[in-house]
Amino acid sequence: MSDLDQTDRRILRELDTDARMPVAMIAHRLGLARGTVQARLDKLDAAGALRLPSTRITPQALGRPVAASVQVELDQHRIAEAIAALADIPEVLECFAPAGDTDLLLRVVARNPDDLYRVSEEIRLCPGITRTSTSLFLRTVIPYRVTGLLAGA
Amino acid sequence: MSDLDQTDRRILRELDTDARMPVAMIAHRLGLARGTVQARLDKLDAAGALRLPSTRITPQALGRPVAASVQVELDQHRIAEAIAALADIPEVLECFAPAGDTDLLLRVVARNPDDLYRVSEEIRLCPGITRTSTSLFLRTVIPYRVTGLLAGA
DNA sequence: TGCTGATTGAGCGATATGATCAATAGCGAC
DNA sequence: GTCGCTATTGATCATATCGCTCAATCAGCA
Repeated sequence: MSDLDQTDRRILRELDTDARMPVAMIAHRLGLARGTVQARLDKLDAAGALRLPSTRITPQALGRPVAASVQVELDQHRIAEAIAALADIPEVLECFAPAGDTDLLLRVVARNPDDLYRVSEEIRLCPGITRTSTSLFLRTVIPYRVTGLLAGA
Repeated sequence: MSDLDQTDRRILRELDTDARMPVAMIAHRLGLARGTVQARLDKLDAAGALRLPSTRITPQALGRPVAASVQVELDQHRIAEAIAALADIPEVLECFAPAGDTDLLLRVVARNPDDLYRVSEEIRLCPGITRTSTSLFLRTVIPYRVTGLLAGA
């Protein structure tokens, strides 16, 4: 997956203007040939530069307005087991392995605070997980965005 | 933004199969009328249930393979100022206000470890920010997904 | 029962798509 | 400078898709 060049970025910026903008319209607005835009877009998802369409759906729309992060400590001998169990929990939207004391850092969502408690219990009970610490997000200060990177170099 | 019902979810699941699947094809596969699917999709982005198309672009594709989280402590009198400054940093992909000692939790990306240092410096120098703690993500264990929520209730 | 809103199935014209083609431009290798 | 490779251009084509309309049906609810 090589980096997107300026042309790719300009195309994608146009699509941010209107997700359903026709290829011919994009081409016209950017002063490119239609075929070029078409080829670029084909390459983009062939290259795996794009996540699944469903990643555009906000958790709110799926009835999960409550967000939190969960720090997890693992039994180091059962890491794979733990990860597999976490992957089976729908509310776990993503999971990273940070440097430092925490073994895993999860992003989770829930229907409400009570539901968040249920989810965090489910996480705590995963095999190989020795300790968790949940931190409720009171507010989303900056919603997920890539526009800044798309605009710059 | 009311919750998506089962029909909406089934439509979106089909789109995960193939992002460019025509509306008529979705309708046929789900046993729905074309107009219904079209109306549902129209409602979806009218309701703001979908983020910008650019959110599908992986930071990797934008040349930012390095990810990290940054915990931020603020001068409580200059919160708005700090947030505005953070919003101006393209590498800050999102920002939450968690309950607890940390005032803000940022998701950032960078070109490489060196670049991450630059970004974290930029954050540290934002007005109103008194302290930061950056934690490098060694690995993405579960990439961002909503499929689980989409499949369930 | 009667109302309201969503869904259906069908049809319509306008538009977009995917594919092709020859010609050209850009770029690195030699 | 020249060769060869690749991307781009501008054009054309047939086909598929879109957005819209309509009357009829259906589901939920007062």
